[in-house]
Amino acid sequence: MSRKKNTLTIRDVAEACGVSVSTVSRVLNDKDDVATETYEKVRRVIAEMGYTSSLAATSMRSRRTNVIGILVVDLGDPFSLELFKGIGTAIRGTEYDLIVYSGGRVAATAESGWERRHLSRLDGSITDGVLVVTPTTEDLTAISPLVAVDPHEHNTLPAVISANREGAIAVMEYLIGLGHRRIGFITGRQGLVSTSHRQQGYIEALEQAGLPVDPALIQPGDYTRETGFHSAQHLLALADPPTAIFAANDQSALGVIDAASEAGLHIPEDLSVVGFDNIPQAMCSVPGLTTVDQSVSEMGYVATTMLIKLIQGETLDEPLCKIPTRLVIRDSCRSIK
Amino acid sequence: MSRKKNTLTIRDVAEACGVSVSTVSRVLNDKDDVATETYEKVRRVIAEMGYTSSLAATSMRSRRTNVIGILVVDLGDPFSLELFKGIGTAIRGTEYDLIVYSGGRVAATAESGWERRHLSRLDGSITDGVLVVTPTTEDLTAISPLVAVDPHEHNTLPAVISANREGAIAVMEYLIGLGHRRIGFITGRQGLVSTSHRQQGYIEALEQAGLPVDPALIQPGDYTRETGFHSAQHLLALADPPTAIFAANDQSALGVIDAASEAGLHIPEDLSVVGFDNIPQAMCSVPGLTTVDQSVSEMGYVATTMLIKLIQGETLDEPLCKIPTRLVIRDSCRSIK
DNA sequence: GTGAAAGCGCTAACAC
DNA sequence: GTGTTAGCGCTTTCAC
Repeated sequence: MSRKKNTLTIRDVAEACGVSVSTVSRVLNDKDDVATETYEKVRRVIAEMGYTSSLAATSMRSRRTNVIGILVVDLGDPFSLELFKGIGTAIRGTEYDLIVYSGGRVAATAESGWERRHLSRLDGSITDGVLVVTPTTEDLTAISPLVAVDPHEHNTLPAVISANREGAIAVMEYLIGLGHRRIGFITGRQGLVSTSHRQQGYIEALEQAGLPVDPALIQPGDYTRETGFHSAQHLLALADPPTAIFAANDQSALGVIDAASEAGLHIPEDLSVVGFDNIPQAMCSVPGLTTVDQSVSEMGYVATTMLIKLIQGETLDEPLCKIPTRLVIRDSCRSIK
Repeated sequence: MSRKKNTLTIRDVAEACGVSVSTVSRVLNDKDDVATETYEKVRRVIAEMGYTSSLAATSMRSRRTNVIGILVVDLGDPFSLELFKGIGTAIRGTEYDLIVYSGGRVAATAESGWERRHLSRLDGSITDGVLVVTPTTEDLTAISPLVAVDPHEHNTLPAVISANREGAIAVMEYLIGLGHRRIGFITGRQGLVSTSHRQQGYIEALEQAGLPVDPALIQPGDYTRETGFHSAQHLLALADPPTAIFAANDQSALGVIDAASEAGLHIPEDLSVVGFDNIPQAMCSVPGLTTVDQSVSEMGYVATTMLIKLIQGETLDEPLCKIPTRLVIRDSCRSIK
């Protein structure tokens, strides 16, 4: 019927107050050159009308929106969800709002830099700064501050990572200490720094212990249960199969357990299984599994803190922040001494 | 040095192509009145430059953004997180992107309709439609489609709810069947439809069984562990304490267990405890607890599906969608027959 | 202290 | 088919 949009605009407020839009804008942004009287009147009318400025319009015109963006491939992915907890905590009580941006069309964008697409949609307009979760591209240029969580291998951006290498070494020292000599490894998703650091730790620990690095024992993974399953089947089918398998994350570890149980093996009696874990105690209901707790929510917390610092013009004393991991042993792995 | 913002705009693309901005805009929006030749050239340049239109600008000018908004009080809240799983699944493979909007300043906004503020920031500009999670205000007017998840009591909007009443009745029938006559109840957060429906089920089941409804047995809760703890202490300190406590959600149930263990009671031997649960199996590691699984992620899935229908102009056959719940008994509650 | 006017990046008439 | 032009709602000079 009417072509009028029933959204309240700054004009509506201005007219209701009998002042100009610029005055209302000044009030909105708490500029100090507004008469107290005018200021209060405008504030009152704003409250009465329930007006809120449109994010889109504000974004276009001003540099500052007080909104932090979080870019994730897939809302609902356990890693992201755990991260949100820490991010939520970090944001609570600050003046920032939060926007999590995630795309449908995963298939279409998965390979071709979703983060770049998403970034350019938000950066420089809607958000004051951006947190990118597990980006797969190495070159991400933003005009506003950016912090990466578990970034690409060749990352040069401010970032937060887990102590992946150290965690992997702890796992290996534990297994080697129990007498294991042939330890299988299932890698993470290619391109991520977490993946290469974990593998590095695996190899370093072997070398440190004077054990051979057998390429056949290193199978590719991508942080999914299915791939973990197939890689584990591969490992278990070897002529000289490993006595322990170290999976780069919780999902792959579950895949390993699937494969083991299909092969009639019991955990941890017949096969020792260790996996990195995104969520504290998420894997505690899986009997026999040993895990490395990554404190993912802390990564989220720290990353957000870093980003806020950057947005506020401060410099980071340490652009690459490493969050400690912790080996969690519930049922001890098999000793084969 | 330069005052130029290094963001790529539609103008840059237009100049690089030697066409006007409107032509580029037409290509971007796949209008059919562009010469194939021009179309392809522009597409190629766009791909080469890695241009993506700014969400803010697009939002301001056009009705359609292909973005769905999700409004939550607090990112990181377990209910929201579980919801995200379903939403993520629903969105996957569609043409829609997702924006989750959440505010810092919770304290400031908690009482005074955060959802209205957030809504007006996004609605009518950035998003094509919005999902509001547990709104506390009854009147939410949006110019674009809106679906509420676990809405306010006096809700008239399209919404998704759990079968709260039925779930509560199932709990009560189970407990009454075991011989319980005095069953405590800890309510949910006031104002939500889930809260009143659960309480309704509690009362109905008592009446159905011909048992008295003792107001002293109904204690207020707000879905937090702390309040659950205090309310449970209250119940346990009664002259004639309940033999079973039914808590309106998982957190309150944990509070009940805290109170019970502080009172030296064992679950379920000394006290039967049942709680609604947001996350499948989240409470499975809590021994003795019986839960009602709410299928929260399914709520997210269904709500998203409904919203997409609305955005696409379809009408819903059922504006209020009720998701079944399921009583999950691990350790049987105490029988006091 | 306040208003008028320009313009952010984009889309949608309307010309040609 | 394509360019020109007028805004969307807001912030920000620059006058007064």
